[in-house]
Amino acid sequence: MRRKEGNKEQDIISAAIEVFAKDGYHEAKISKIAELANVATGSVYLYFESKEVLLVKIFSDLWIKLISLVKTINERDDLSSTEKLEGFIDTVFDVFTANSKLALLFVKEQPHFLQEKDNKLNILYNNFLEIGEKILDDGVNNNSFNKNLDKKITKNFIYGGVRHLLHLWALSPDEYPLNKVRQDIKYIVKKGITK
Amino acid sequence: MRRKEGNKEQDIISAAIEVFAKDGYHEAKISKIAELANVATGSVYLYFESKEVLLVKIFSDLWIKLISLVKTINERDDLSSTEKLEGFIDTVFDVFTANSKLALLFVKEQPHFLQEKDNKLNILYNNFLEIGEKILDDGVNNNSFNKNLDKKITKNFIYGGVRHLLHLWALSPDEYPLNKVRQDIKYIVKKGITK
DNA sequence: TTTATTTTTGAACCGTAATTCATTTATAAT
DNA sequence: ATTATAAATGAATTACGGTTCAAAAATAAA
Repeated sequence: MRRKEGNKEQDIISAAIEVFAKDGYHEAKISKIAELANVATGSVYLYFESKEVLLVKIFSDLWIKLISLVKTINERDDLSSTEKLEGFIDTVFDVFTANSKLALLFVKEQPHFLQEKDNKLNILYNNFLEIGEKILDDGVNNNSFNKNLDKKITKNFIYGGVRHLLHLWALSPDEYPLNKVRQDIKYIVKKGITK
Repeated sequence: MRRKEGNKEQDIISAAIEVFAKDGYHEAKISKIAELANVATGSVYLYFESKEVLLVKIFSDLWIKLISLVKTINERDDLSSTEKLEGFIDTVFDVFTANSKLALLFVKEQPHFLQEKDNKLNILYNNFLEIGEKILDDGVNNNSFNKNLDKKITKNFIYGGVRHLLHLWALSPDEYPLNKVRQDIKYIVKKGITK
């Protein structure tokens, strides 16, 4: 018997993130991913049944990680609502800061998934947003946040703004220093929604 | 001689907006666009030299319209900085409210263009954002807006938030009534950035 | 009516790249 | 060593859909 050497699956995933991010999912070629991962074209299919499955794997890993992180924050009872909200925003920045290619891929391709309500990715994505909404909810209930703002709208406004800035940062890190970006966003959000 | 009947070019554009919005640019088929426009597949190529040119035409028409509208607002000297900013946001909502398919197309495909800095579309897009930045600039200078916020960041945060909510609205208009969306966004922005 | 010219058609063409699979390679077991 | 089996290869296959183009249709001019 022969056993697998190295971690080809991970190599392929990393390569795919890079190529998908640069070229966009549809223009990305499996052969290029394989080359970057140092495997043969056909090997990609030993680990992923199709190009699409590979993309979905990347996204679902990402969501699972994000969900776990923000869940932890939300469960901490030493944090105020405002601090939880800041922590939520920080988490997103932290995860993507660690991998700008993933950030790029995320902003470019995620919009295409929002359409079909009940695919795996949308379910995860909604789990994630629900936690954000819970934080906003509690903040309203304990009188920290403004009651008159719709929570779904507020949460998605923040989400969209954060996502767009991550995109710009991923394209030109120097023009959008993440520290300043985070700081400004948190300032606007806090000032904009607290009473 | 034979003369053209109807306005096939416009029919094709409208059909393309719809099909691109629903299926995404890459999955959209010329044959489907042609069918929806009531022309033969080949006819699309009498009006547009390629699928990509057709997409670019749609986007550039959109940007040209938006630029003209926000320019007008910015030139009015009876408006305060805050009112101009509100007017800017309103303009975007107005244009997309009139055509939710276009909104959907815009949010799905625009991210793919940001990469290549100097294509036609990015130049238009930057013209548009520059006007937004000018409004923010003036607001800072006349002491309406907070000096400590970076203008590029602020403008893009707002832009991203607005875009994402337009996306959600285009997918489920009932869940995201645009009036409430506009109202909340303008509230957060005003409160978030004014001194 | 006939002819010339422009518009339109849609099936065939063709390039591309995802996917497959016969073959080769590497290792574990005997 | 030899064999069996799993892993890996990459050229061949195949599907797909954008684009082309020869033929048809429509109208204006003669």
